[in-house]
Amino acid sequence: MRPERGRSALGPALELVHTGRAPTRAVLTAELGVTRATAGAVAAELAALGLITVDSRPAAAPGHQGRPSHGLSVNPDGPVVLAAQVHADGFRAALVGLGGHIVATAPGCMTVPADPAHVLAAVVEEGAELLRATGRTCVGAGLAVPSAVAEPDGEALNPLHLAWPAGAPVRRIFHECLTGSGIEFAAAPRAFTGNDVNLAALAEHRHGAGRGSAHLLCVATGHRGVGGALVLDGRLHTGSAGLALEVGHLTVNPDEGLPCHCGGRGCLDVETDPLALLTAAGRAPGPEVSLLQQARELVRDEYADPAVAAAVALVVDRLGLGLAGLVNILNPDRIILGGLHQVLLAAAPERLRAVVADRSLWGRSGGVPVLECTLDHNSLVGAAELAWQPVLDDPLGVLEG
Amino acid sequence: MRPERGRSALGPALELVHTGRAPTRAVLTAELGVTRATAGAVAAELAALGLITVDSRPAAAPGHQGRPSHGLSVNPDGPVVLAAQVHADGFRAALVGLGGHIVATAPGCMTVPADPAHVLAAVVEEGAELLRATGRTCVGAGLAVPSAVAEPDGEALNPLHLAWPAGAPVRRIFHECLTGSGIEFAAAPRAFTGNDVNLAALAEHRHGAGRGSAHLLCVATGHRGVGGALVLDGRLHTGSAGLALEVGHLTVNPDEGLPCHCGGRGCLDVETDPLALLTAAGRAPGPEVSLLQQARELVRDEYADPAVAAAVALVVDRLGLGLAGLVNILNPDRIILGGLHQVLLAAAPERLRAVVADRSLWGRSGGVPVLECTLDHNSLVGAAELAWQPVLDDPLGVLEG
DNA sequence: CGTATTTTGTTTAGCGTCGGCACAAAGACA
DNA sequence: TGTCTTTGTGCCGACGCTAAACAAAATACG
Repeated sequence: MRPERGRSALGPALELVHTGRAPTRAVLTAELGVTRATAGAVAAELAALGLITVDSRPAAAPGHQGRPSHGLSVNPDGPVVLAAQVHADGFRAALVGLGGHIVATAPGCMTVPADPAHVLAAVVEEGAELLRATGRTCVGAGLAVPSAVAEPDGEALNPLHLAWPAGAPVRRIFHECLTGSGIEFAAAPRAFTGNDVNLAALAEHRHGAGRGSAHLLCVATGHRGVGGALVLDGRLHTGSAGLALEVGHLTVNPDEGLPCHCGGRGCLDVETDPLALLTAAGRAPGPEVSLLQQARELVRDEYADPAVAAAVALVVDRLGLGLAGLVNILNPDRIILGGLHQVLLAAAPERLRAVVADRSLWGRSGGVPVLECTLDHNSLVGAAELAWQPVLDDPLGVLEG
Repeated sequence: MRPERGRSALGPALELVHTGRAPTRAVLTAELGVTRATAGAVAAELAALGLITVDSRPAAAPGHQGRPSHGLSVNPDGPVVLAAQVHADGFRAALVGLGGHIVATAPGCMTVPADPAHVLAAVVEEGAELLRATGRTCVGAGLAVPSAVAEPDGEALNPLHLAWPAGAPVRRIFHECLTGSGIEFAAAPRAFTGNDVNLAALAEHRHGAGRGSAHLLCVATGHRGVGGALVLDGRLHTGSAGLALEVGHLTVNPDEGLPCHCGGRGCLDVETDPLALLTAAGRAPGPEVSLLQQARELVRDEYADPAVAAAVALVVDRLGLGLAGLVNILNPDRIILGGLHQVLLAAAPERLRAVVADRSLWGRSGGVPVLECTLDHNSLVGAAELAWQPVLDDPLGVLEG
């Protein structure tokens, strides 16, 4: 007779194990603020659901007297979610377990047709193949797209780099593909969609450089354009209509800025993206590889060239000004940079941090740490987080109710 | 034998009555999502604590069959909090009951010495006098200051208009004045401090134009400088160090902007404050009354003058550009304007709303409503909200535990 | 005018979740 | 080997709620 205790503490406990903050039952007890009896029952319940594993043999910690605690970990053979990412160059599908662990990856595809229904059907087909091959059970699906996403149908509001129609109800289409795919879900099929930078921020918050942050700001450049994301107290802040953190049009070069399609001049978007760096360095962009790739290689291979270093310094100054503006508005406790911005930070960390500190108003918040992303495929893992969320909120409700 | 039920639903229930969202026990039942039995017990408990009153005679609603429900309201003779506001021209103290009702107001003072300890001692003295005169019991105290406020001692980080030392631990001083004042508190004396615009936003969210908003942005100009505030899901967002929404240094006039002390040019601060309007209208500011007062009277009395109308249009355009920038970052579902910005909105509502819509990225969020503040003394009421919060979170814990 | 219907409030019984406590287990330290 | 410290488990009760039945107060309808 399984203990029926701990229903309401079940979700928080699973989240603690999922994010690696509860390596043993003892710290689980402390983190939950409950008695050992409750924590033990909760862990047993989660283990019975197949979500976590409790070590049979306790691991003795050195320099620690008293009875050693049994280790807790995410069940490596447990259920998975289907995670996918669509970007300008193609798409990628994977199965992701708890803990943000990528279990299996599909080869993906390098061309994205204009019709979202065809792309998502292909994504789901690859996911179904992965599920067949691995025999895992699936509890949900998440999709990252390079666009702001609105309620209630997951409309992609500005899929500028995909040649998709603006406003395409991506989540609804994704959901329809899933129901028609023959994939068996543990519960009803749940489809989620989010902006890629938002999801990258969520993944970094749970498993990467953003761990423990209460006010996490993430800014990233992909191939063109700048995206931002804010994770407040562990929850993604997408604004009232999914349009928050559209930070690309902060003015960062008022004097001699390039014109921007938004009508302004000197926007963060056109001043700090890969094309801006290449132009500043006097390089003409080639057609072979992506602009991001060209810019990344320029910094990696030719930073010794004074013209390249000057271009990096220029773009870093613009980026710093934009980040300082965001610091004044959002007052984050940590900033994480991805894409080209991550490359720029790696190339000139002191300069970027100094600009952010100098141009944000109060020195105290100017001391905000600016870090690089540390997670591979963070948008993909973030899409998985979205799909895991109902399980984290109410494990019993999803897997049994 | 009082029913001991409803302890955990007590706080949410009190908040519903406090904000006017639960006029009867029937809607309280629906809003809480509990059974009638629980709602009835909770209401009885709150009434026994002296916080709310239950009408003895039910009020029959027209065109509504079935047994009429008993009305719920905040107890007008219940406990109060001491609320105070300090600004450039003096301070004000008041007693505020639940529901944001101002019970009594002190005459206040029109000069603010440089020493915060003396000001707060005077504030507390006036509060003690009010409590003596009214015989009310006091459950806490809140203070609004024109500065960002940090943890853990309520440090005023930038009290630019008070000639106070930056970083003065205002909440700690306030707390010491309260403990030394002889005021008897229902629980241990609790002192809270917040930024005036933040608190105005909180008050408007609970009792004014911001009711029901989940992503409320508030922007206001006082005598000099611009302040912003964000209320997310009913909670004030002050950032990781109390420095969020320092929106005064968004660039809104890149081409020919005035220099700003922040080092930039054309900041919202110097382009949309009272002095900016007076200057744009070609008026030299006089020394008699405050700049805000002069600007307000200019718009009220001389809007027929084409030069004044042109100045209003100019400043409205700058303000609209700044608000559009904030919309792109925060994606609020409502914007509330106070101070001079409220006057500008009243003078040229179509123009301001059009600029916000045009310059924010996606038309859908460009349709965000822009409204005026509707509450008198909203900073004062917001300071009271801060002091009420522990009671709203756990009524029993504060008043009995 | 009396009865049915609708909606609200109260009483009682019971259930689920968690805390408190006692006890057992497993290693560290002397 | 014995004591101390920390961890895990079983049992009981408290607490906070739901469910269900009953009572009350109005409208709707014949």
